[in-house]
This record gives sequence, C-alpha cells and structure tokens, in this order.
Amino acid sequence: MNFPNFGDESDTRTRIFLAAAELFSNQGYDRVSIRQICENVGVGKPTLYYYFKDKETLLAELLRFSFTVSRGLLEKLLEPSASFRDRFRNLIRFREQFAQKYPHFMRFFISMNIFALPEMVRTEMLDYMKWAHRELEKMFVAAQKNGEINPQLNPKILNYAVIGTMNQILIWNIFTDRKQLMSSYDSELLMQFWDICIFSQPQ
Amino acid sequence: MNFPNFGDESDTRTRIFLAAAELFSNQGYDRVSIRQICENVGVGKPTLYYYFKDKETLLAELLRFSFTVSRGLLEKLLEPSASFRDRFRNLIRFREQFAQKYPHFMRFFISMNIFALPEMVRTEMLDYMKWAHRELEKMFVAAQKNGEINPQLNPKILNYAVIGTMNQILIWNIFTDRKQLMSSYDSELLMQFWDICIFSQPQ
Amino acid sequence: MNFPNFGDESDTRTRIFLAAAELFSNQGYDRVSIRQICENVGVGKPTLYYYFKDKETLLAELLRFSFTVSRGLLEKLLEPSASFRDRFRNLIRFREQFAQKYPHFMRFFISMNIFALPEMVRTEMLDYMKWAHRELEKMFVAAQKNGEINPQLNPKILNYAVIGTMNQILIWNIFTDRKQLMSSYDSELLMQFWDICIFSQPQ
Amino acid sequence: MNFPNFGDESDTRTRIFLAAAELFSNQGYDRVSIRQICENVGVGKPTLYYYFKDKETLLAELLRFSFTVSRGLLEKLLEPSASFRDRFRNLIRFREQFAQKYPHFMRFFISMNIFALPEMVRTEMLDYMKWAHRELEKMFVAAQKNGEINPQLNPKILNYAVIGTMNQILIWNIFTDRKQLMSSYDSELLMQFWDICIFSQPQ
DNA sequence: AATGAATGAGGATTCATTCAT
DNA sequence: AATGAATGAATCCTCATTCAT
Repeated sequence: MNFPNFGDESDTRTRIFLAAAELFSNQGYDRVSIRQICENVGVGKPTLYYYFKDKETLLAELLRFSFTVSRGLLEKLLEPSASFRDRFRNLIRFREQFAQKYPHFMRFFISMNIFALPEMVRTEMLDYMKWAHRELEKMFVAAQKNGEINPQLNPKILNYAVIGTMNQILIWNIFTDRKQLMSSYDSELLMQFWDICIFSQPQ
Repeated sequence: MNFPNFGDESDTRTRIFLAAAELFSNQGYDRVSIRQICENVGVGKPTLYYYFKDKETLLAELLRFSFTVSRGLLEKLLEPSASFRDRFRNLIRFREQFAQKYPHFMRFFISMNIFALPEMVRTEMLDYMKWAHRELEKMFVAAQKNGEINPQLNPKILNYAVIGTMNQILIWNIFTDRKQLMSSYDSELLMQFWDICIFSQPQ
Repeated sequence: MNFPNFGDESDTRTRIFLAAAELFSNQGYDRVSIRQICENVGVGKPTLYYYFKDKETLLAELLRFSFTVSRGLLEKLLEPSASFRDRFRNLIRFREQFAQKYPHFMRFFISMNIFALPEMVRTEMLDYMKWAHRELEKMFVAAQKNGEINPQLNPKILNYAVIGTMNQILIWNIFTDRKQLMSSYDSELLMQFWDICIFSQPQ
Repeated sequence: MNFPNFGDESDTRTRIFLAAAELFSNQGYDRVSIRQICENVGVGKPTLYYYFKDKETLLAELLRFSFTVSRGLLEKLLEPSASFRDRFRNLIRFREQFAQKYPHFMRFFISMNIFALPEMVRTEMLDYMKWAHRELEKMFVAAQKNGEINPQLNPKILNYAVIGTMNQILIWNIFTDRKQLMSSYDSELLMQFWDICIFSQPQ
C-alpha cells in the first residue's frame, strides 16, 4: 500500500502545508491563526500568502490532498479484482496505515466538521463524501448479490456501521490522546468483529 | 421516555441557551460570535454576560446540560430491570427521540465530538465520554455473560460499533441536511441490523 | 485636634463612601469600577446610584470631604493665636494625625493625580489647593516680618519645601507600603529638621 | 549635560512613544485609550500592537526610558569627582533641564501614580525609586562626614526634603499649567534656599 | 522568494448607567 | 431603600490580508 508523498519536505511550501495540517488538526481551522502557522514554520506572513491565496485556499488544498489520497485508494478497493473479503480488509488496513503514516492528516480529516467550514470548501468536501458513500454502498450491494456477505443485512446500515465504527475508534483515540490513532491490533480486532457479523452466513 | 425541559422558553437565559446551541451546532463554536447570538435572541451583549460569565462558560453550560440529559437516560438504561435487548432498543430509541425533540441539541452534541474545543470544556466532555464508554462496555460484557448476545464479539469493538453506527447516521443526516436527524424508520432498520449481528447466536 | 466624623458607619451611604475611598486610594479612580465598589459593600448597583448621582459625583463628594476637613484645620492654624512655631508644629501634627486616623483618605488625597480627574472635580480641587497654597505663603511671609523665622529664605520656596517634604514622606511610605503613613517619630524628626533650617536665626 | 535621544523622531515607533508619553501625562494611563494614541499618531491600532505587545508594555517601556535617562544622570552625579555642592547644584539643574527638554516626560514621570499602575509596571518602578532613594541618602551621609553640609540634619529627612521640594515645584507648575515646569530662575531660588538651610555651618 | 510595516474589520469583554418593580 | 435585568458605548486586542521593497 503506497501513499503519495508531499514534495520536498525542506521546501517552504511543504513546510507550511505540514504545519497547517498539524495545527488545524490540533486546534481546529478557526482557532489557528496565520501568525501561528508562520511562527511554526519560521517565515513571515507574506511568504505564506506567496504560496497560498488565502487561509481558505490553504485549507482547501489540505482537504484536496486528503481526498486525492483517499479517493485513489478507494478506487483500487472498488476494483473487483480480489475477493470482497480481501478488499474489505484493505479498507480497514488502509485507514490504519494512513493514520499511522499521517496522523495529523487523519486527525485533520476526522475532526473536520463540515459545518464549520467555509462555504467553498464545504461543497467540495461534501461532494467527495457523497461519492465515497455511494461507491461503498454499491460495493456492499454487489457483495451481497455475490453471496460474499450476509444478504439479510441492510446495505445502507451496513455502510454506516462499517465506516462509523472505524471513525468511532479514531475519534476515541484522538480524544483520549493515544499515540496510535489506530493500531494494527485494533484493525485485527475489527476484522474479527466483522467476520463474525457479516461474513458468517446465516443458517 | 421523558426528556428534561429547559426552563421557561420565553425566559431570556433560556433563549440565549437555545440560540447558542443552534448556532454552535451549525457553524462551530469559534465561528459564532457573541454578537450573532445576541442578535438572534434580540438582546444586547451585556445581557448575555449577565447570564454567562463568558463564551466558554456558555459552551460549558450547554455541554453540561447535554450531559445531564444523556447521563440520566443512560443510567436508566443500565438498570438491568428489563431484558438486555429491550434496553438496547431503548438506547437506540432514546437517540432517535432526542434527535427528534431537540434536533439542535443533537447536532450540537454530535458536532462537539468533532470540534476543537477550548481546553477547559474538553476535559469536562472527556470525563463524561469516558464514563459513558465504560458503563456501556460493562453492559455489553454482562449481556455476554448472561448469554443474551453473541459472546464471541469483542465487547470493546462492539461498543465502538454500536455507538459509531448511530453517530454515523446522525452525522450523515446532518451533513446532507436531512430534516430528520434520525427517523423511526432509521432506528427500526438499525435494530434489525443488530438483531442479526449480535443477538443471533452462533452455531 | 478633632476630626469630623462621617455619619453612622453602618449606614449604607457611608459604607459606600468608605469603600470607594479605600478602593480609589488603592487602585486609582479609573481602575475602580462601580461593580467593584458595590461588591465590596454588598449592595446592588442601583443602590449606589440611589445615593450618588454618578461616579464623578461620588469622587467629588469624597474630595469635598477631604477639603472640608483640611480647610477647617488650616483655618485654625492660620489664626495667629499661638506662636508661629506652635502653629507650624500643628501643621505637621495635623498631617500626621489625619494620616493615622484616615489612612485611606490620606492615600486617596496624596495619590490623586489632578490630571487624571474629570474636569468638574479638577476645578474644585485646584481651587482648594490654590487657596491653601496662598494662605500658607501669607503665613510664612508674616512670620518672617515678625522675625519668627529666618527672613533670608524665599517664602515661595519655603512653602514648596514644607509641603513637599511632608508629601514626599507620605508618598514614600505609601509606595513602600508602610503601615503608618506618617508616624509621630517622623513628625518629630521633621520638626527638628525645620527647627535647624528655618527657626535658627542667621548670624 | 547631555540627554539621550529617542531614535529618529519621524519613525513610527518613536512617534507612538512620544504621543503616549504626552497623553499619559495629561490624562493618566487609564483614561488614555489605544484609539486615542493611534489617532494622535495617525496610524491604525494594529500598528501600535506591531511595536508594543500591549498597553502595559508600552507604559513599561516609557517608564524604562525615563529610568534609564534618570539613572544614567544620577550615576554621574554620584561620582564624587566634583565638590558636593557642585553635584548638588547639578541635581537641581538636571531636573530643570530635563523638564525643559522633555516636558512631557517630566509630567509623565511626576504624575505617574504608582497605585494606578498595573502590577507588573509598579514593581519595576518601585525598584528604581528605592535604588535612587538609597543612593541619594548615601551621598548626603558622605557629605556630612566630609563636613560639606550641616551634620545636624537628619539625612533621611534631608533626602525627603530635597527631592520633595523639587517635586512640589514641578507638581505645582503642572497643576497650574505653567509653560515652564521648572525655570532656571526656579532652580536659582532653590539653590539659594538650600545654601542657607544646609550648606551654612551651624555656630 | 521573502520581508517589515501597515490596515480595516471584527473579536470578546466591561463600563457607567437606567428602567420597571 | 433596594433589586434584577437590560443597554449603548467603549474598552483592549487580534484577525486575515496587503503594499512597497
């Protein structure tokens, strides 16, 4: 599983990007000031404005980065190349590994409240989320048709359950300030849980 | 199922309370200004400060109200008076009905899970969440001992799953601007889902 | 030496009066808020406004009280009944005893910066000070004519010196937070000092 | 006698500095608003905050400037290079000339009511004053040992008298709105006064 | 590619004061 | 004689943003 990289991390633009991700994820978009970001990076404010039109744009670009990574991965998962169970496991593993590699981005993404976002960014985010939601649901429906998972389960609810459970783990670990937002042990337990709930066939 | 009421809803303090809940849940704590709240209520700023020491205190009192309601209910659910399944159903129904009666508070509460909060408020919130988390887990463990639910399921994950799924439904409905944050149809489907997943015994 | 008393000290008006004197002398007129005064007295704000038209009036009445006391005394001193030296000694003793009996008023009076006062009060204060200044100078001139003090000394400067020295002692003791703003020992030393400087005749 | 200069007086920081000194000395620290200062200088509020962390810091820096000037001069006076009488005369002349060159700073310094000052600034001011007080007293004691001034005079009181008299002249001239806070004629009279009082030897 | 200096708009909060009771 | 509730105007300060260099 490969994640895209930012550019050169010694490059000013990238340093601003990363500092913003960290600060936004810790304190929320509104509580972070341009001054704070610049101080963290060690540059003056006009430098930030040289690279990013404004604060919203900076946020938007951060979100777009998350989307790109996330969408890329989801698209791979959706290709019905492997068994559904393998793809499902990958869905979990992906979150685990993204959380481990980019904890700030994970925090940032999870703790992003769509209503606290500037209009322009909100629309973009909502579009992505709707797309992901729809695609996942299609995947579950297909898996039920193929008999790969319990067909009695309502696929909408299943969708909520799968995503919601992962999010709940992440949220909980963010709140309680765990070092690891999602450990490999967590994803192991999660897989076992869904194995019992959805992969075992009813009698 | 009874929900506590605020005081007289024509009372200024209560009006500020409700307006703040609505605005905070829509735009996030930081984006809402004292001026906005006061305009919504139709009072001057000093009036707000007459009732609430400062903005953080207003937020804290809103959260405390939510906690009190929520805790009171959870405590009833935890009493092992009825069958576990009935109590579980009540857990879902409670959320549904709270969401219907006080959609703003539900939004407020849900979005608080997500928002960056001032430190002082966060601690208080964390305490409540830890308590609720712990108690629910105990309930699941007990139910497994009694043979009321599938004992193979990891109770921690089960806890995340049950709460996370409800939250996901709420979040999604908030995001997509549904009128009903959680309909009785939603909770019906949800109950069926868990009936299959956790109440059916393994063979 | 008798000082006028306020009315009944259990009377609300007097309690406000005293609390204001203490607070103003500690923190300065501007830094003290009506709220603070009321809290110290244990009454609501409208009560204060029942007794005093506004904050300025409260200040003005405090100053007027000081003037009345001070002027009454100075007038006694100016009556050429006793020897000049006795009257001079009384001038010092008066300050000492006023400082001991009403330390707050003394602080209040000393630390009052005339430029930091509201216009209306300022004029009143200035008038009093000019009068006192003039009268004292006359007294010194008369004493020189009578041969009671060294006639070589410039009476204007002498006036500044006598008053300025006492003030300096008070200011210093206020600054360094002495319990006694002016002890009887202080006034003894002061008298000895002026005995040498102005009462001893030149050869 | 040389006084330190501020930087370039067309420099924004210096202009804020001078405007603040003038306003503070006229109206007192609390009555002067940031807005007022900025209007006087003709800059926006954020510009002031660009140069000074906050209002207290601005005040503290003004005081520090006064201290530095004052201390530098006092140190020169204390060097027992010249006769005591010459140094004493310089003490007076220094005040006279400082008052003439920087009337606003003189007013500012004199009218600073220590109790109306924020805690942090107060301590700093007190430290300086204690130092100056101590050093001057030492100088008087030494002069008495050397037989340069009347040894019968209590040096503490002498200290109060010398400083207090000068301050009284300044205060009086400030109060009565004289153009010159301390004229060379004033200092001439003052010197004659102390010549008679303390430099003439007792028989 | 980067900066020092500046700005307009708006933030939370507190002030002295008043009304109806 | 006293109060709870309310207000307009002002406070200090910070924000995102920009210009000239």
